[in-house]
Amino acid sequence: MKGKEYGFVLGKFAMDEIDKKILTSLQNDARVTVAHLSEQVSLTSSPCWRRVKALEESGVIRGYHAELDPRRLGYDVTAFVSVMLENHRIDVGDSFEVAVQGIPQVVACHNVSGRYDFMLEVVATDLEAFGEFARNVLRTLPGVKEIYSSFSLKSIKHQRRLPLP
Amino acid sequence: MKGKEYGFVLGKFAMDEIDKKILTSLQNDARVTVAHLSEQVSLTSSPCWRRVKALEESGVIRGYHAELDPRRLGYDVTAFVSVMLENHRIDVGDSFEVAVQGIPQVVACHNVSGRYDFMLEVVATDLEAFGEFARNVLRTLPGVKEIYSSFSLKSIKHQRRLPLP
DNA sequence: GGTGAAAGCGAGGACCA
DNA sequence: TGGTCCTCGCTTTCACC
Repeated sequence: MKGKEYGFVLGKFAMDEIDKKILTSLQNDARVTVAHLSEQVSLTSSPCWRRVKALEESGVIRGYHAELDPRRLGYDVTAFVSVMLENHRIDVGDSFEVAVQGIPQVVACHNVSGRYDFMLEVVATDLEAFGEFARNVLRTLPGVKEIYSSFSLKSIKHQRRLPLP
Repeated sequence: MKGKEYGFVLGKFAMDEIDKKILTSLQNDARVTVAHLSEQVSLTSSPCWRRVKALEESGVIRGYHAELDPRRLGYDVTAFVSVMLENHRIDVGDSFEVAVQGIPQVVACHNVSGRYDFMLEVVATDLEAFGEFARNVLRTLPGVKEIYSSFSLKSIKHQRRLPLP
């Protein structure tokens, strides 16, 4: 944690404009060199490198990941699956969460408010494979009462860049 | 595009086990060095480097991005917003899509099947800010008839790793 | 497709202002 | 905090298998 005197306090990390620029760059391209990054933010590479490390250690940066193209990997189907559990006992929710963690086709999962309890994002090679997956895997997960599937017809925006105001 | 004689044809790219291992590593950590990557896949760094470049150029790897922690950036609210348009004329859908692209709070958006037309993932500093955003931005987008918001209470899985079978 | 070597550059640390 | 310098290791490319 840094002890800057200036800069916005966003959440738990005191960030200035330079940090925001760094984060913007790293969201766009996680493999930029510190040398290039330091040019963009008008610093020399050492302080720039130290800021990156501080952002990593503070947890602002959770990690760096390659973004793959699902279709080129053979995943022609992306589905958003809303799941309703039978009851709201803690252990039912917990075992559902644990089970979901272990299913690679589920690429994202949130516990949500509203009519359903969980929102899953699922990939599958095709509709048939998704159907089997829904029937044989999702519906058999602990406590599942109802599921509603909605298919992605087109991905309008998939870069998950957080805005840095 | 490579012309390998063996390996699975997944989608449009002929991949072998080594490519899959490379992609798995890069999904986990986009900043691994080629030197380290080549150790993991039992190659020397040159062919490993060429494979990575081929995967990038073929479009299997779309990019490398830093994953940031929304809460540490002050985004305490993540919402899934389902949007229904007034009609299904192409131009209405198109202008909605264009509008959405320009809104940084919308971190992801899909055109979907089912009761609603679009599924958005939105970040906001708090519920009040989200409410204002929904009222002043989302509801005023071209052609919007109805929106339904569901809030993420807990992120169960956010690493968006695609499985490499 | 793979290997090994070589040049050049960046990461990361020590130290000063 | 930012800047300079320095060194080791990696990246990248080459010629060759």
